[in-house]
Amino acid sequence: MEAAQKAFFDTYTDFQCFMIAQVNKGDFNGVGATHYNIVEYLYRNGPNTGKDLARKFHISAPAISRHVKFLLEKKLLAQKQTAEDRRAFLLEVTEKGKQLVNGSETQRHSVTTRISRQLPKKELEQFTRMLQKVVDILKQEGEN
Amino acid sequence: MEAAQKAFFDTYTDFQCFMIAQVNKGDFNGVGATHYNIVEYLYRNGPNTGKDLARKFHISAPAISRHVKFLLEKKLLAQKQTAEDRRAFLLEVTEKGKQLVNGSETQRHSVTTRISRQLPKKELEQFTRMLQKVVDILKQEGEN
DNA sequence: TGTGAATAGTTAACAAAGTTAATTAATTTT
DNA sequence: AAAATTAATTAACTTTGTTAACTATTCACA
Repeated sequence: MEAAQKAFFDTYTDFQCFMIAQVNKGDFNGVGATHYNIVEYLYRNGPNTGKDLARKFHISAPAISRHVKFLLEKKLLAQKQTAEDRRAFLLEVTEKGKQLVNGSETQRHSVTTRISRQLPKKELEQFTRMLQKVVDILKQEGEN
Repeated sequence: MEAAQKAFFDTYTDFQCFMIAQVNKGDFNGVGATHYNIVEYLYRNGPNTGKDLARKFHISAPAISRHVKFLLEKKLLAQKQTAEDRRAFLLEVTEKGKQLVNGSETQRHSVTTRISRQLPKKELEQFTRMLQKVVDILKQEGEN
């Protein structure tokens, strides 16, 4: 492996280790990371069915089903049967759910805030641009 | 939230979504992602103790203990008690373990290769430097 | 030098969150 | 109308993390 690529690989590995460790720690009074992500997604993208969520988050229907059940019990989501297909339910975020999203200091918030504080603004902007480029590359191939 | 920080937050969120979806898919004939990461880490960085691994991967000692037990059974690692401290064991990668690492195209490999190919070398180096800085920031606070 | 505190690792019991297989009810296809 | 497909659920299981309690060893120091 070429030197620049090796250096990148090592750093990326380090970063990934951190992220993995980090990502599974989002827990707001018993609302886990995936729970939260579902609520946030529905908040930002409007009502969707369970099937949609499974596709979006790349997890199985039963996994979504359990998450949704939990979120309904917590009154963070509400569901209503669709008229066109009575098997399907549109899930939408309740007021309480919206408050959760608005009030939550996620790890993502805390991490990005920490980084924003410690990098000079110019560098932060540059890093953001480059990270965006990387995300674009990753998405490109994700489409296949 | 300030504009530069908001832009960073959004991009980071995007990136994190991608990572979460990808990260847990590494499984080579029953050797899970964390198993593999441990073997690779020891291969690239030389023998380390369980304690070191727990620190490196940000997971608890018992979790490491179980992973190591599995990897010893699979003969991917070998251990030897250290002379200086008879509580501690140095873990090192066996030939079989090295073969696993050399023969595996991990997610991380494929991702970093894709990025390396599509970014001009100079940009890749720059991105690596900045990502390293970010990792350092994250590590700093991890120490508290 | 002996003792109490700290440390490396393990075991046990548990929790969270994913999986597949099977079931139900509704819809679509033939 | 019957057969196949689909959205959602339930049940049983797996993986992989956690904390608490334990053993064996080492360290600090009165």
